[in-house]
Amino acid sequence: MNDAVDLFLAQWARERPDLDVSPMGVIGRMNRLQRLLGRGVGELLAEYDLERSEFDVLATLRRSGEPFQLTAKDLVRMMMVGSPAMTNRVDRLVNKGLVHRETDPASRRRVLVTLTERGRELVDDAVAGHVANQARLLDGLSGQEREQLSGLLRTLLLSLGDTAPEVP
Amino acid sequence: MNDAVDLFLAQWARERPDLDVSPMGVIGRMNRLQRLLGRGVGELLAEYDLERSEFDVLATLRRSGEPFQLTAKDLVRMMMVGSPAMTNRVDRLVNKGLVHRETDPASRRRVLVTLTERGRELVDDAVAGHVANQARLLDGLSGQEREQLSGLLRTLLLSLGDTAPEVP
DNA sequence: GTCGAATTGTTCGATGTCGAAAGGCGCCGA
DNA sequence: TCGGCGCCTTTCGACATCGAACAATTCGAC
Repeated sequence: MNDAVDLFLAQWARERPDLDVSPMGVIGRMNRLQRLLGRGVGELLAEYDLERSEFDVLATLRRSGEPFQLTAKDLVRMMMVGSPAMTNRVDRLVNKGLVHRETDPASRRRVLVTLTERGRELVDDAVAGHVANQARLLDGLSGQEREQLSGLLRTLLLSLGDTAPEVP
Repeated sequence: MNDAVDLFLAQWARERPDLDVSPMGVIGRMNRLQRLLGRGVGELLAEYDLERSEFDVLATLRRSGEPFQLTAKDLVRMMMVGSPAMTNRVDRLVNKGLVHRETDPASRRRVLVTLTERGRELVDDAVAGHVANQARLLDGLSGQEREQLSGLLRTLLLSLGDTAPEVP
């Protein structure tokens, strides 16, 4: 059985035999997986009335621990988005009553984002369903394969300079 | 050295020790890689004045072989996008003079998209730089690791039902 | 002290995608 | 041959993201 990328590689081999297109085998598959997995994750989160982008913010706050509070800049640094996107996400979450926004008394140009009680309850609920769903999506791999995959992705990330940010 | 996902996993382990969040090690890393690799690919393609979405269309037509022609539906099926997005992409490429759009004489509800001579020249040029750039982005992995990674991603894709589409 | 530079967030304009609905077109049965 | 139904594509409205420009605030140098 072939996947879609096998076909692409075969077509390139026929049309441009001078090129070594094997890197596309990795990057192309990552692209397609991103779409498929993203769809699967999104459908699960929809059960909690959450977009993935919203869940990411809630989860980042939740796992930062008590008092579930970070500055907007911290959130921007931890997720890989620009600051305008973060303004937008926090706006939506404030409207939903899941987070609270306030200016930092210690420095009025900073904005503190805090989980509300409802936000904490929702994310604690959703994250359980989320990881179970993720495990289901990865069912096609054995435990050992998942570990191997995770390790390879980790090596690649580090080689691209994606090191852990400082925890505030 | 830890990557960003190591930190996330450690935070979850502290905050929610009841959950097995190891699936996030795979999916979370895939997310971040998607962004990093996407940036790297986009910067290279910008040298050819191409967006990634535009390049994808050109490349799909190119590797389909002579006469470098596919219906809009074929393009939609091969890439994982909706049909409105494809209309938009083809519009842009027509304006750039890289593809030609015509109604299929055999069935006037179909649209045939064809590479122009300029489009073929550009994509043949760009794809060489593109694969070289992809290889550079994957430099952090050995040849054996790349193969291993590709294989694992392939297994996962197949388990999610992403089989090769029929070639027209 | 005060002005200039750096930091932090938000606003703005443009762009790209999606779902839903609309518009043309072909196929088939009465 | 005339409807009706399904297929293919486009249009429309909504929305999320990005880069650039813009405000507000802090901090340091003189």
